[in-house]
Amino acid sequence: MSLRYALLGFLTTEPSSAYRLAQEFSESMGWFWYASHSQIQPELQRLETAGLVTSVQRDGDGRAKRIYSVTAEGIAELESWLALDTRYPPVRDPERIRLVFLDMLPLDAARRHLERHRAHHQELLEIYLRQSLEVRTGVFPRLTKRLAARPPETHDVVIGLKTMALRGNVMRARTEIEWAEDGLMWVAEMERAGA
Amino acid sequence: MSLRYALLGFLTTEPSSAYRLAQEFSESMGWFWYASHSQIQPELQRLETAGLVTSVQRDGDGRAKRIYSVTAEGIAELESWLALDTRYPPVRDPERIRLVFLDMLPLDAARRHLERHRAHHQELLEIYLRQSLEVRTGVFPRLTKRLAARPPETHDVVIGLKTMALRGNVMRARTEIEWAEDGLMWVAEMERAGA
DNA sequence: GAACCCATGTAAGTTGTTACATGATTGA
DNA sequence: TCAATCATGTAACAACTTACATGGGTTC
Repeated sequence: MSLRYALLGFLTTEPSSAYRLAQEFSESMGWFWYASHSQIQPELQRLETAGLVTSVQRDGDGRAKRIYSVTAEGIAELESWLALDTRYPPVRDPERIRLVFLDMLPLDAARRHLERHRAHHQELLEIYLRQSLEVRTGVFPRLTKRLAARPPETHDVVIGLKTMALRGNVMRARTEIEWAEDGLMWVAEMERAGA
Repeated sequence: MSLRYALLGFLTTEPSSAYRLAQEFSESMGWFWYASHSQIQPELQRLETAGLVTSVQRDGDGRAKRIYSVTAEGIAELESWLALDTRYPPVRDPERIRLVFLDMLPLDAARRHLERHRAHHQELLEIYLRQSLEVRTGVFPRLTKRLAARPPETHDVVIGLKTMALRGNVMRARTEIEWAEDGLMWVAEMERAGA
């Protein structure tokens, strides 16, 4: 149930439309918590029913646009969630569970999987590093907006927490890459030994 | 949809009951892919309907027990899944998404969360290290059973893959602990600067 | 006989995915 | 004019969680 709070949190930075939110959840936000358009849409409606957000229709420029804003109750709800202990979901790792049974296929299959794993996390790493650079140089759009929305004395904390969250992603991606490379070395050794 | 294949994979090691499988998925297996009893139960029934497993009722000793075994079709199905490219699910990180919005609460909340995060992964790390030791010393029960079920020339691969999967978990846990500790240092610095 | 483990199963609800449906605007 | 993007919404399904329901066996 983090989606509802991710939406509330987002809306404390700036009011936004469902479409725009879906875009953000496929981009920057999505690197911490992804959600699709068809999940965001009904959730916003539920939040409005619950009185945690309000919306206004803006159709002056032809395109109909519904802009959602967080209410005072919404902020209170978000803050009490923020204080709660995180409930860690159980581990579900689609790559490692495959690996455990990959002794049923020739070693080559394991190498292919590890190469893909490395490539996947390499891609993620590049995105995270680009974002980190944007945060450091102050051109990350979501961050500058949030700074504008939060009191100046909190700016160090706003930047620090964002940096920390991103560094976590960078560290995780690097660990996965390192792990895949260890694995590839092991595969190479096994093949040398087997030949 | 990894659950169905995790079940098939497990059953290639040895035939088992739903109850026993649920236990394993809460223990060793669960550190790669967790599933609850109430999810395993109907999935086994579906697998049987699909002809990928068969079951026999054993109620000689009073307690009724239904033992599931994988069929030849089940093995074929598992092998073709093993060869498929892994579809990585989108990122959903309940701790980091919280952190991003934690600038709305006093810094102390961030420290509490990071301490819990460290403790959580510390616990996982201890479990993983204990399992690694069991694998190295050859007393890990699932592994010895699997070795017995697989041809001798594959034993190095069986052990190697299991070790690799476990090392991935160890590395991940260590990374999360390191990250939390970095974060705690930052929090301490901020508080010193703020005071 | 109470508490706990073994053992099977069901049901209701939440969360998330994939696909469908519609229509206006912008730019090549 | 065709494709892409902006924009809102729905529906069917799959995956997962929490809670319920039942009963035998073991141990204190």
